[in-house]
Formats: sequence, C-alpha cells, structure tokens
Amino acid sequence: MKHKNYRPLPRNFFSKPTLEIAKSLLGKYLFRDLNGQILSGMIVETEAYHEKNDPACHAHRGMTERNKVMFQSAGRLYVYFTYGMHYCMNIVTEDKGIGAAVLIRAVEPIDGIEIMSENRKHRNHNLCNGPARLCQAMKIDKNLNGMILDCDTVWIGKGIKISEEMIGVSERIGISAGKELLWRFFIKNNPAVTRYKARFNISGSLET
DNA sequence: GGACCGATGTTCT
DNA sequence: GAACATCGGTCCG
Repeated sequence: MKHKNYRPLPRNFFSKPTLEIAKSLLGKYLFRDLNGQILSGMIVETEAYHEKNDPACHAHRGMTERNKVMFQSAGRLYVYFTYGMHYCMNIVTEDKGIGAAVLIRAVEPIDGIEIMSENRKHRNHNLCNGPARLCQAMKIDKNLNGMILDCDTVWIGKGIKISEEMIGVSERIGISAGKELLWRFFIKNNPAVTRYKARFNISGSLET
C-alpha cells in the first residue's frame, strides 16, 4: 500500500449535512479494491443532492425501488444506471430516513492508473473526469449499490486538506430542474475537474 | 473549444 | 412514452 491514508473514514463522517460533506470530500482519497489490486484517486469534484427543495434529486418525489438506498444510513454507495449505458456513484449522507447523497463527479488518478486505463478501453486521457468515466475506470456498477464503504471494496481515506479558498462552487451539471442551486463543488485549478478547460485559462483563474 | 447528435435501456409518469 | 445527475464522435472555426 502506497498511502498512509488508506484507512477508511468512520461512518459518522457521512451522517452530517449533505452540503458540508460534499465540500469536505474534496481532497479525500477514493479507494477501490479489485481482487487485491488497489485503485485510488483524489476526489476533486462533487455534487450534493437532497430530497428537500431539490427537484433534481432522485429522492425528491419519495422512495422508489431505484432510490431507496438514498434513504438508508449514511456511508453507503448509491450507484445508479443512466442513459442506457452509464453508472454514477454517490455516497449516502444524513440520517436514516432522509433521501440525500453526494455524487462523485471526478477524481485525480493516483494508484492503478494502468488498470484504470484498461478498464477505460485503453484510453490514456480522461480516465476519471466524469461520473460515468470514474465508475468505468474503477469497475463500479449496480452490484455495489447499497454497500457500506469498507476496506474490502470501496472506501474513502483521509487525503489532503483543501482550504475554503481552494473550493469552487457552481450550478450542477446535466440537470434541467434545480439549476439555481449552487451545489457543485470542485478544487480550483485542478485539471481533473470536468469542463476544466472550459472554465479556466492556463493560469487557472476563472474566465469571466 | 463549442455545439450538436446518436447510442442505449432503465425508471418513472 | 418521455426523461435521463453521460459520453464520444463529428463538424465547425
């Protein structure tokens, strides 16, 4: 194991307000154990979803077969299938009974880059910058839906400290309702963030 | 870099 | 029957 930070965060880390967790997940490490091979990356982009006052949230209209994991206890994976071919992974937040989660939109690859490249059909770029791309790179699919984060499959480790001024905020991507909520968070000036080139110039300052 | 489009199948109305 | 928390290609500039 390359990192001292591999140890899973305690479950109570996730039973806090969803917006708070979406921000505090930036800089944390996402780990995936594939038959003993460890893949990892630093979380650089997240989005918050909450059943209350958020029409974009899958749980907004109550519990269904698809979204029921969002209502379970915090610190689980919520993986859903979308657009006929893609998976997206979330981490369930808040107390049991509240439908809320944080979508992991991008990680900066650290360990297992060659394996992730294979999983991404031998691509060398854009390995994990996008919710469906990182699921493909780390082989995260419907089978892991509902799993508690633990060191056997998928978990979050301590990572590095990201100060408040390093965090960018925007509307969420790819939704039609709920655009007015600024619930997307990302590490400024990090090329592994989606739409990086569209939002930043070479020096990393925001284009206006 | 940006706009557009097709792929593809589950979930929800 | 429509919508979809996306992606990769093409065409344009």
